Amino acid sequence: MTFLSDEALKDKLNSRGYRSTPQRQKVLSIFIALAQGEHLSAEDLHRALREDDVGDAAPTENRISLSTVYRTLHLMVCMGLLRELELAEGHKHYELNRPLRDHHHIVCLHCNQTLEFEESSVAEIGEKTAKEAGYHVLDCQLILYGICANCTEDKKVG
Amino acid sequence: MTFLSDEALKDKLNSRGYRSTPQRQKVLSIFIALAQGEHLSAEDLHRALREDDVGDAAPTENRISLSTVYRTLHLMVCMGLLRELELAEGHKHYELNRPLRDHHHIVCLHCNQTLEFEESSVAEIGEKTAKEAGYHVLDCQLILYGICANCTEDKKVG
DNA sequence: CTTCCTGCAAAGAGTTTGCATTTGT
DNA sequence: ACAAATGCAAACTCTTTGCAGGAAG
Repeated sequence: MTFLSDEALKDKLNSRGYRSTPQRQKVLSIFIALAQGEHLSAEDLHRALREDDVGDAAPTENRISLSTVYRTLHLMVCMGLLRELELAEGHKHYELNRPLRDHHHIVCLHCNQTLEFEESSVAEIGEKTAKEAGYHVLDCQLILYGICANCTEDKKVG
Repeated sequence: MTFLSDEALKDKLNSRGYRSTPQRQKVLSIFIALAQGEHLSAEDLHRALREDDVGDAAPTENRISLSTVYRTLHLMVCMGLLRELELAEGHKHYELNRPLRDHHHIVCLHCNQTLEFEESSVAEIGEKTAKEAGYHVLDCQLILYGICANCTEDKKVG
């Protein structure tokens, strides 16, 4: 748990008038346990929370409703803890908003395949611009849309 | 109509086995008439099509259903004619995909205010990466999420 | 004259909201 | 105690889809 402890989360929440709850801790811990590059939809997260629950001591406790999942995701995006990704599957995905925002996405408009890549100079350029405009930057996303090599053979696209 | 004539659209469609229809021409013409930087949701476009219709000679003709609007938008994104923007309002926006993809967005996560900025080096970096991965790039979007100057005063965010 | 496109209406997915209850501070 | 968060269920918005009639190549 190198990213944010329960106490640090609590402080961050309390300083804004929000409260620390087991649900919020659980949600964050799921994201922290995720491999770099993985991202979850609201449904994915909901499922992960239930599965995580099975092995625990208190099985029927700590159940989180889908509403709370959505509310928590929104809160954590606004606090800068998570980043919201709109790729191509018709619903949003979320992942930890790691300090260095240098990982971006390429999406195939035809088969929805997603590729990640690292690129730090983009974030620098973007943040500079945003700060000049008076924004406090929480996330910086470069998304490329195109047709992947496999799909390029299909003449109807591109 | 400096961007794409009806004939050019027809060729582009036919070469892929699609057909040129009055609806598709109309949709594209709406986007061409749009000021640089403006973007429309599916509903916006549907409304614009109806309003545009009022002044015309054949009022009851050329009505386009919302289904067709959605189908046309999707088609034109996949063909690289339009770009799909996912900003913050909970629904997608569309604009002409102009040859130089050097205009990007900053969104306030609190009030949804959107700011545009020009930046060409980002597109260069991104396209280089994508091409190396074998992608045929159709769009390149840099989106920054943050809290705008006005909202920063609200202690609950940021 | 065949294939593709459209409009309609209905369905679908993902997300949000109101309200009573529970919980953190 | 008081305000904030949760769970449930219902509502809501945006978007997609099946099908019959109509239009383009």
